[in-house]
Amino acid sequence: MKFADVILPLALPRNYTYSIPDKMVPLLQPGSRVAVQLGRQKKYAAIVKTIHEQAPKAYQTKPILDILDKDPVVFPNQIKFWEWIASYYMCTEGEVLNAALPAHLKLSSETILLYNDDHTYDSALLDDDEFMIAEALQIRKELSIEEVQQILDKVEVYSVIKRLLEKNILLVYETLKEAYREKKENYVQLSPDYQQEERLSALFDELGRAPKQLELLLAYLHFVKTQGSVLQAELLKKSGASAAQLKGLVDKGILWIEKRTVDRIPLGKTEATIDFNLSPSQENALASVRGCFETKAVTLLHGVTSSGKTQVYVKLIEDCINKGQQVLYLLPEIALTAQIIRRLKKHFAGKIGIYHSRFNNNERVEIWNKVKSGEIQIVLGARSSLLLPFKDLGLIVLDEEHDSSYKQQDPAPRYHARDAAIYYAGLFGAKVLLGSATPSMETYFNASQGKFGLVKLMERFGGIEMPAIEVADLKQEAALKTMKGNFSQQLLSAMEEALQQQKQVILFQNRRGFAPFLLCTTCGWIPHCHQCDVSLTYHRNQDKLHCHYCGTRYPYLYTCEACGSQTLIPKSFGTEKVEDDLQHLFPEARIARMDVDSVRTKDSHNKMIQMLEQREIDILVGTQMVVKGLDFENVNLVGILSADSLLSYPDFRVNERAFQLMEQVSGRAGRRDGLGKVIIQANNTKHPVLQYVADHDYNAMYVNEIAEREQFNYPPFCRLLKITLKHKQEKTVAQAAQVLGNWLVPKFGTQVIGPSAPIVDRVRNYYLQELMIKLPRDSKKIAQAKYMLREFFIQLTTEKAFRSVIIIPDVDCI
DNA sequence: AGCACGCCGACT
DNA sequence: GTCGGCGTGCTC
Repeated sequence: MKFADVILPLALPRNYTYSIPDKMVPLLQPGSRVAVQLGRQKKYAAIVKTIHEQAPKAYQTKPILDILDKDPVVFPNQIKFWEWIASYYMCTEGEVLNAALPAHLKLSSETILLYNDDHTYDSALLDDDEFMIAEALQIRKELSIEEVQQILDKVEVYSVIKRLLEKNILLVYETLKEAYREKKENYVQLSPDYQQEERLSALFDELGRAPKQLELLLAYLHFVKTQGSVLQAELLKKSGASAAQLKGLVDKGILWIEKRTVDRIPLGKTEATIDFNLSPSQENALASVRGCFETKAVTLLHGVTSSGKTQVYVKLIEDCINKGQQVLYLLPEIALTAQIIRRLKKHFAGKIGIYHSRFNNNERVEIWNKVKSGEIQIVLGARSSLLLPFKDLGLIVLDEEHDSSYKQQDPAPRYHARDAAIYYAGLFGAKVLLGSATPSMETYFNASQGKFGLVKLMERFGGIEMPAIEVADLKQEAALKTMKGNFSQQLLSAMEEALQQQKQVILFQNRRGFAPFLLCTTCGWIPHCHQCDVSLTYHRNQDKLHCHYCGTRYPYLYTCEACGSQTLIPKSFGTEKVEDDLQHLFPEARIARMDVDSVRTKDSHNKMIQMLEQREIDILVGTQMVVKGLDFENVNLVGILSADSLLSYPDFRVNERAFQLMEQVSGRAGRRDGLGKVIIQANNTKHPVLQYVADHDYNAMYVNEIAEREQFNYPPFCRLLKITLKHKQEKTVAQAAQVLGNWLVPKFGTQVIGPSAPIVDRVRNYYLQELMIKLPRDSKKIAQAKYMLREFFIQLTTEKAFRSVIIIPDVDCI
C-alpha cells in the first residue's frame, strides 16, 4: 500500500496522509493536485508533497478520491521553497500554498441540496421554514447552502436541512467544481457543403428572397478572404447585421458556429529589439556585475536615480534567456506602471508575462501554466510572482530592493521577497541582482562584508546633475510671518518660477485625507474610531471621518461628544488639504492628487501617470505613491512639505526610511535638463538626515546609521522577531503577553523587548500586545529559537485562560 | 477554513 | 422547557 502526504490549503500544523488507491499509483507524482475528503463531508484539492509506504499508526487513512491534473501543477523546487517559507517565517505549509496557488486552482467543495424526486411529502407535517425550502427545492431542483440562508433570511440553517434530510425530502451531496474556465469565442465558418464555386453561386440565387441574409453572407465571405478567420461578434458589428439574420443562415446549415478556445494572455510575436547602447559607466557596471556573478550568487547594483539601471538589467536578462533560462523581474506593486511594462515588452516581445494583483483569477491560471511550461521566459511582477512555478530559473532581478512593501504584512506567509528570492534562486543555482539608489541597511551591510557582490553606478545617464536641495526653515518663516498656511515663501516662489517656465511640480506629503484628526478647542477631545485606538482622519471630499486602520467611515462631527460645544476644528494637514490650498494659491494651475483614495480604481494610477507625462497636470500632490517608479522629464521642482513628520516616527529605522524617501522623491526632479530643484520644508533644519539628503551622500548616512545599529544591536546585527498577541479582552492579552515574556526572558535576557501595547492597541475590536526578540545572527540558533517558540505557543494556547488568544509571529519584521 | 458538539440566555 | 447563539476542538 502506498501513501501520500498532502498539503491542504488550510492553516493545519502538519501534513495529512492519505492512501493511494492501487490504480492511481502509476499516475501519481509529487506536485499533483488530488481531490481528498477532509472530515465528514468536505472535499478539497490538495497538493501531493511526498509518496511513501509508511502507513500511519495513529489513525486510519482515507483514500485519495481523484487525480485532478495530468501533470503536476508545481515542480519539486516549489515544494521545497514552500517548506522553507513555512519553517523560516513560522507559518503552515497550507498558508504558503494558499498564497502561491491562483484561486482557481484551489478547489473546495460546495454543499448542494437536491430535491428527492422519489419521495412525496405531506406539507402539513412541515413547519414554516421546512415548507419554504421544500417548495423552493421542488421548483429549482437544487439549492446551495447560501441560497437556503437567503430564503430563510438567517445564518443558522443546518437544523432545517437536517430535519428535511430525515424526512427524505432532500439529498445532500458535495461537488468539487473546477473554477477555471477556458475562454471561448464564437467563430463563424462556411459549411463544407458550399465550399465549391458552383454550389455557392446556386446558393446566391436561393437566397434571393432573403436579401439581408445574402448581404450578411457576402460580408462573411469578404472577411474570410481578408483575414482568414471570422469572429461572430466582429462580423455582426462590422456588417451591421442582426443576430436573427445570422441565426437564419445557421439554421439553414449554410454557416456554422464554432466555439474556439482563446488565449487570455497572448504573448504575441517574438522579436527582441535591444536597440540602445550602454554608456561607458553602464558598460563598466554590466561587466562588474557579470564578474561578481562568477563567484557570488547575489550582487547589489547601487545606482543613483536616473543612472539607467534598467538598461543594465535588460542586458543581463538577455544573457540569461539566450541560455534558455527563465528570468524573474520583481518590482514593488506600485512601481509596476505602464511605463516599465512598455519598456520591457519592447525589448522582449513574445517572451514576457506580467503578474500582479490586478489580474483576474482565470488570467492568473493561464500565466501560471505558461510559466510552468516555459512559454513565458520572463516574468515582470510584484512580490507574489516569486511563487510562480518556474522550471529553470537563471536570474532574479529585484529592483527598488530597499522597498518595505517587499515584506508581506498581513495574512501569513509574512515573507520578505528579497530574502525569499535569495533562497529560491539557490534552489536553481540562479543569480540574484538587487538594485536600488538607496539600498537597505541590511543589503548594503551584506555587500560591504563581501557576502554579496557590490557594483556602483554613480553617474546619471546622459551626465545630468543631481538636483540641488534646499531646506526651507519653517520656524524662521513662521517668525517672519511669511508662511502661507503650510507653504513657505521659499517653496511658493520656486513653484511660481517653475510654473512660469511651463515646468511641472511634485509635492510630497505623507498623510492622506484632509486633516489627520479633529480637535475640540474647548476641552481638547479628539474623535476616535469605536473599534480601534486611533484618531479619525477627516476626508473632506466625502465629508466623512475615516478610520485608516479598519476602514470604518463616520459622519462628520459638529458637536464635541465630550463637552457638547461646537468647537471642533480640523488639525494638521493631509494631501486633500494641500490640494485644496493649492487651488487658492494657484487658481490657474491644473492640480491633481495621487494617494490611495484618489487612485482606488483599477486603472486610475496609470491614467494619472499618463496625464502627467502628457503635461496635463501642472502640480501633483501625493503620498509615498509619487515616489515609486515614475520618470518624468518635465518635472523640475519637488517639494517635501513636512520633513519633520518623516523624521519623528518612534522606530529604529526612521533615519534610513526618511533618507530613502527624500532621496527617492528628489530623484523625480530635473531628470533631463539638469535644472532640478528640491525644497524640503522642516522645523528642525539641523537634523543630520537632511544634510545627507542635501549632499546626496548615501555613504555618510550608512556609516552613521550602521554605527548606531551596532551599538544598540539592531538589524543587520540581529534578527528581529515580533510576536503579536490578539484577544477581545484587554486583560487576557496583557496576561498572556506577560506569561510569554516571563518565559522568554530567561532564554534571551535583555534581547527581549516588551511586552507592551503597540501605539494603536486596539484594531477591529481586538486588543493587541507586542513582544520583540533580537535573535543572534546564527541560523542554527534562530531555527532552534523558532522551534522552542512554536512549542511554547501550543502550550500557552492550551491553557484555559488563553485558549482564544491569537498569536502572530512575524519573522524579520519591518 | 468548515463544521459538529456542547454550554448558556430569551422566548413560546 | 426549547431554540439558537457562539466558543472550542478536530479534520489524515
